Amino acid sequence: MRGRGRGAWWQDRFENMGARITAPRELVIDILHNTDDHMSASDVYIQAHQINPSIGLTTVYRTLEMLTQLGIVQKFDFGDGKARFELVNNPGGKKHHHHLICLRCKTIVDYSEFLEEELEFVRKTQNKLSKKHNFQITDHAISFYGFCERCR
Amino acid sequence: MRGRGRGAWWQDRFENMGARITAPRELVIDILHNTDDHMSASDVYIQAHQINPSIGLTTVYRTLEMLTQLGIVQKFDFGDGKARFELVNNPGGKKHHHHLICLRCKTIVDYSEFLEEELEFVRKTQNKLSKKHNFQITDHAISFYGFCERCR
DNA sequence: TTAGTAATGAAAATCATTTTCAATAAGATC
DNA sequence: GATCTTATTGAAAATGATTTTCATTACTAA
Ligand SMILES: [Mn+2]
Ligand SMILES: [Mn+2]
Ligand SMILES: [Zn+2]
Ligand SMILES: [Zn+2]
Repeated sequence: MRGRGRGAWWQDRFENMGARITAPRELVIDILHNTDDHMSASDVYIQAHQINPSIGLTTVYRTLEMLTQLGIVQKFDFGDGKARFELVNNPGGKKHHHHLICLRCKTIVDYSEFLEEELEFVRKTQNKLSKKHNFQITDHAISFYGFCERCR
Repeated sequence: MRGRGRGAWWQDRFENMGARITAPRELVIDILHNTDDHMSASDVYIQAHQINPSIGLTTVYRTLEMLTQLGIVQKFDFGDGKARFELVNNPGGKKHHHHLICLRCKTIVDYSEFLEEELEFVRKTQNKLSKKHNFQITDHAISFYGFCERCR
């Protein structure tokens, strides 16, 4: 499951932008592909570096930023001081989901058993906002905050 | 409108926690109260410092963190490298709202003309999650990401 | 090849946020 | 009021994530 197969969905977006598909970039995507965690840049770097020690942390940062702009990964701030990343479409992995976040210990709960209302609302709102503010909306995030069992 | 009147809604929360209502803390809240911006810690500090030069940046950070825990302010990361804060209940100011964020220039659009579906969905989801994961949910955030007119 | 440009990594620089620590203010107790 | 105890505060130093710089290397296209 680790190989990329010459036609992964994200490769098109690269080429559309004249961005090259390089080893470091593939590796970063691959690592995100093979995890269910919310990884920080240095989490990714540590794994990448084990596989290919020639990769630099700077490149990981740059790649992550680029992937975010391309809409291939989503960047989150859960309040622990470092940005965290997730692949947006992760076939075989986690689907689109939202978050429940403990304000104290920063525990993150993913949830994706969406209610009918949730899907409906996202669709409509996206539509409305996109027209009204002339935005090209590419993604959304919904988070609930509070205190987990242990922290309340 | 600037005075706090001996019974502002947030004062109770302070006392419930044995936290003292001090001049620096009042000032921070007051500043947030009187703006419609998404202020960073140093934005707040600059204003606070003009009014009362004895206040330190550290205290602003500490106060903002505390207010976040108390649910009096909400902390956001819009992707420009610094946290931004908004009063949750701002009588006479902005009501509860959600955000539309440009991934490139970081422009933020507030919106609050909620759809029926939105209110309904938030209520139900919060309820469901709170039970299922034994969380005490105190707040939520909904953000749409994309590219504004100028950046697409 | 050759020229032109994108991508990369190491090291240095930034800069928001946190930690330390000594001084001060506020509350409670007598 | 005098005294004890603890919360709060601010300055300075430390931290740590992210960015910049810059020289080198890898591609691509002609
Ligand atoms: Mn997640
Ligand atoms: Mn806002
Ligand atoms: Zn917790
Ligand atoms: Zn923009």
